[in-house]
Amino acid sequence: MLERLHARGFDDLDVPHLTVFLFPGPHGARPTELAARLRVSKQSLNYLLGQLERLGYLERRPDPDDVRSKRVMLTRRGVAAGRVMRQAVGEIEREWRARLGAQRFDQLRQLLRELVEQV
Amino acid sequence: MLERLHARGFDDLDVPHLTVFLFPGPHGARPTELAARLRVSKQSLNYLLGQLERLGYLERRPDPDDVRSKRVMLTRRGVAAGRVMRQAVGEIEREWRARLGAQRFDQLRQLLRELVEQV
DNA sequence: AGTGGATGGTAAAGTGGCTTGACCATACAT
DNA sequence: ATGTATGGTCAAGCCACTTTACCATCCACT
Repeated sequence: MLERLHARGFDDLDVPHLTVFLFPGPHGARPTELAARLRVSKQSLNYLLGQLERLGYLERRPDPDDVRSKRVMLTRRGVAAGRVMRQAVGEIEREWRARLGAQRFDQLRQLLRELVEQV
Repeated sequence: MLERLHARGFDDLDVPHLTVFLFPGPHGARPTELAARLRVSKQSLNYLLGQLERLGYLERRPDPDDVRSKRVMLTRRGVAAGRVMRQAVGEIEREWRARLGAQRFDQLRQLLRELVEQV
């Protein structure tokens, strides 16, 4: 994933940043809410948001509904990075599908899904 | 894995220590050789070995064949920890087998094995 | 036999993501 | 109006790890 991002111009991203983009992504979320969803501390997330803001992937804008709060807004670059990540997932899935065969790949997905369910 | 180790008295182990025990374990190996196998730097491995030695899981003894070199020797406690790790793997596999059914569990294993082959 | 590069190991400083602790401002329930 | 909850941030410290720099020994080659 990171290799593909770097190859396509997003070479200032690093592994920890990827968590922020985990489905469905940070756009529109409030930092505290996002931290809870990603199971990291508010401070840790804030640190990553600071980096991503400095790198131009997102902005922290005031929340119109709550003066204390912020809203994460992806920039054009941030949206582009998210798109590349989803493309990369698609590519890797196609590779694996080619290696295992379509039917067996679907089996793999299904088996993993069952294992992940209600851990 | 870590939960089970902690529950069985090895509660001074932490995630990074587990790499050192990766199959087939550190017993008899030289630090540099082990570092290469685990794909970590010599210094990083040495740091972990230092901790594990201090905690009583292993000792670094002089290598009879090379004065420069050392040999990692698991203590009784180290061997016991390794045994618990293998037991834990067995238990988790049995759980998953029960959840998926024996045949489908074997399929999962086989599919994952194919994906891991020659990455 | 001597020499120079390779190898095994370690110390020390620095890096970076993260946690803990403390704090301020605003919201909201009573 | 007041006390507690919530959203956010700063600062210090932690810890696994990297980088840099060494020293000692081994070994191939002349």
